Amino acid sequence: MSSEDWDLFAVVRSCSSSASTATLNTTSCGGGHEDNGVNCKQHQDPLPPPPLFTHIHGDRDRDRDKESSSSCNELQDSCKPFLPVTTTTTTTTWSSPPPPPPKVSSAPNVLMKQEQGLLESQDQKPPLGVRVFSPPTTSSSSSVFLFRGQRDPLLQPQSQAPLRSRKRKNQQKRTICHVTQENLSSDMWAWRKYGQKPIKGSPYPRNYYRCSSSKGCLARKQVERSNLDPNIFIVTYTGEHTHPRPTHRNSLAGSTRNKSQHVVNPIPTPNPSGQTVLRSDTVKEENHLSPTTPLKENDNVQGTNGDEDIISQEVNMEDEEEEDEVEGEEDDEDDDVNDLLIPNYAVRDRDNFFFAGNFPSWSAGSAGDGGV
DNA sequence: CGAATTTGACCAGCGC
DNA sequence: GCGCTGGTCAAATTCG
Repeated sequence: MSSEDWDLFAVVRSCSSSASTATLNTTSCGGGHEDNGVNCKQHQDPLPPPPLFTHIHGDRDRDRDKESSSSCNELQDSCKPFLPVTTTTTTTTWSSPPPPPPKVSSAPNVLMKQEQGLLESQDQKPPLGVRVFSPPTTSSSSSVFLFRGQRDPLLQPQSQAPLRSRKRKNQQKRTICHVTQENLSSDMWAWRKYGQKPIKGSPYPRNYYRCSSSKGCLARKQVERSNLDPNIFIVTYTGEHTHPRPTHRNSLAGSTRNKSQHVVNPIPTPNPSGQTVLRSDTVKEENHLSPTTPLKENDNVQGTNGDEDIISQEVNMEDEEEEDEVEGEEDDEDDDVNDLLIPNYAVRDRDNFFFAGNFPSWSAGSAGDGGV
């Protein structure tokens, strides 16, 4: 499949994270809550403030929203600005205790919003290009999350335990970031794709990645395209990294295959530069569902402006412990951020590269059961 | 040849 | 209790 592109970028290999600049109000989401280099922002919904925050497709999304509401703090922590941002106005709203002073705010299109179901953000205006769904709100149960990376004792990697860890989303702590394509690859961690599944209610499949920086790392990442705004990707991080954050992009990070070579159907894809690039799908692709390609045809929604907006939300499910951790992470993150000195240009190149023709396609029904 | 990706199958959580 | 859906595994495939 052309997943290549998608994968590439999705894979997230984190590129850069770089970005150095942090954003003010933004929090960077880190994978696993450590920063992934993605700027997370609380999300702003372009739409009128729904009762819940972001609903991105699917029940689960709903859950997320709910979940997120509780975790403002973490959000803050988790999401720190990373991407190079230019200028922008960020609207940030904190539901709970106001987050620490924004670090830097230079993130241009990055908007942060904490997703809290309840919060505030009603005033917030959605970033351009970012749309939020307002799905039917269902209520879900609030759950308690296991915490970052925390896994069920029983659920250990197969190698260790027979049982797989399948904690439901609700139960795990998750950090959700909304990022633009460009920013997708901005995190330092190396991610390896291990699955893809079509998600009910969403035209786009969800890709599952696990941290490949370290073998036992429990950090996971899910990337899916927003149906509302194809330009926006919803990145959900779960689990914690069990290893130090790479100072530079992981060597593996750059190892993602570049599959863009076989192109079957070029699809115009806007690249970071704003240029439209033809995307190639790989030969295999029959499904070709790249982030750009919806499982269902619904693409009219072409993205918006391609602004690089990143919105992140951290969903936490509470717990002081978590908070504590978060704080710790924060420090970490800060450090990390500092550590991340990757030149923006580097990132940009990469991004361009990725987006420019390598957008992996999502295949529908791919992972697993054929999908749902 | 090693590593990453793809994708079908398995299985657990969740809602009804 | 059942069915649906999502998350993960792992074999096969692809690529560098």
